[in-house]
Amino acid sequence: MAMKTDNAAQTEKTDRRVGWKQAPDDVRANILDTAQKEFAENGFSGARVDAIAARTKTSKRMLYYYFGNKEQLYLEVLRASYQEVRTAEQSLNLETLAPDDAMRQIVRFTVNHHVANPDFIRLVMIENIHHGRFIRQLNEIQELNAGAIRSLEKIYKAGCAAGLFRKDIKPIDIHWLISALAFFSVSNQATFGWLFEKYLTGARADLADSLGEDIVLRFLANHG
Amino acid sequence: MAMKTDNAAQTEKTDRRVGWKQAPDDVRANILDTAQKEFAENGFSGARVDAIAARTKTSKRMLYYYFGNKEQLYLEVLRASYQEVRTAEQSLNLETLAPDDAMRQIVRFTVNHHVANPDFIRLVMIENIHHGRFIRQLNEIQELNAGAIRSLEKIYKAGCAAGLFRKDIKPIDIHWLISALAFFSVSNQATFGWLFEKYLTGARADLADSLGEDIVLRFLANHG
DNA sequence: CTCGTAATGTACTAATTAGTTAATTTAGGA
DNA sequence: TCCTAAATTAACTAATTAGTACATTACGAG
Repeated sequence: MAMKTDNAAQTEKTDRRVGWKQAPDDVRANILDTAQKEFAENGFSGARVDAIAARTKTSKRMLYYYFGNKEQLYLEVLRASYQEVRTAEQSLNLETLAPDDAMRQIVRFTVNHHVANPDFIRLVMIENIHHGRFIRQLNEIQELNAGAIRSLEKIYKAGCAAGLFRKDIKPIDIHWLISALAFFSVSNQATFGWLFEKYLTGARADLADSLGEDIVLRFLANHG
Repeated sequence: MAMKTDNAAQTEKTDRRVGWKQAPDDVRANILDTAQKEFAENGFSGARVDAIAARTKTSKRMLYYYFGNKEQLYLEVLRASYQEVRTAEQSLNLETLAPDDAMRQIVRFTVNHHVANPDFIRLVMIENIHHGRFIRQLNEIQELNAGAIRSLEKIYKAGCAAGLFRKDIKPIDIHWLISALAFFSVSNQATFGWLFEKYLTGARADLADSLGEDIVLRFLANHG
């Protein structure tokens, strides 16, 4: 769970300080980790700086020492969370698969990943509540996501060439669809699950899982 | 915009009080309306009672007089918002249409409706952030939504009988899919729109609009 | 060994915020 | 017309909360 920190201003100093009892790197990571949980659980205004401090190994003073203020701490949490997620995405190896199998794999991976990382989903929800005011300050993130589109495009084009997929779709729309299905299945679990509880037998995630692949592949299929 | 109030304890008293300068019904409605905007914009903890009061025609004291406290006011806002939305849904007349056209109509209506009511979407997002803690206290809402499933089921069964739709789908899954597409297109506009801004030409809503119908009908189609 | 600086703990403050107190006005029925 | 209860106002309070001042400790360079 502890996430590696690589804040530019900090590293070259801390690297030299081997064997300290005072461990700024660990303290920083510990604060970030705790803050992520608090922000994901309660939102930006709902999160309490004191609550974060209380759950860290250190004090509130350190939180301000390392991150300046609540907003900057939140920004660092957001940055770290996105980085973690997109790194995981790149570990997927789809080169050897047939285009339709690869597409299935992407859907399955995305749903599973979202289900396994509800805190990340919650942070994205919170961002949207804030009209993306914070994420807009993190330009690096925009580039991380371009990679996802490129690899999707490769698979889509291969599928078109193989006659498996229809040719009138934009890769971004495929990505949009997969995101919508995977995201919604986690983000709206509380309300949807409760509103329609008598219609839902198993767990909410399963529904979007096998269903998700079906929806995406029928959307892309070259028949009809 | 002003929404009709029908709080049991209040009505029989206020109905008799015709011609007052003091208009408790209007004041109540005015508070609810203002509160909805503030809660939808800032969430439960982000919303400020003082901010609501300031934008009302009346004072903060009245807000407590009519609603007790912040949480109960929020609950009333949530109840009123859901009621408003589901009422609109029932105005749709689909009996005369062919099943596939009716289904298309539902998708189109749902997307348009969500796009036109971002404050409602935001309230649902906020509920989910709170794990549905508040909505769970409003049992009436659960029943409102059962109607949506029933009318969808009718259309689906007609489509199956006419050989248009495959027969292995549960109506709740169709509803889930339509909700996911319509909801996501509004709820994640800020982050998705910004992350992929270079891939997106037109407005975000249009994408899910024609696309939405396509996705749902291909999912249901009886070919392949 | 001692001096300077980064790291840390304790105790505080100023501002905000949900909620209240107590007095005042409005209107309709007796 | 006067009495009662609902409706309203303005000023207040207690608690919470982000952020800080200041003293102290750990370390490593010289």
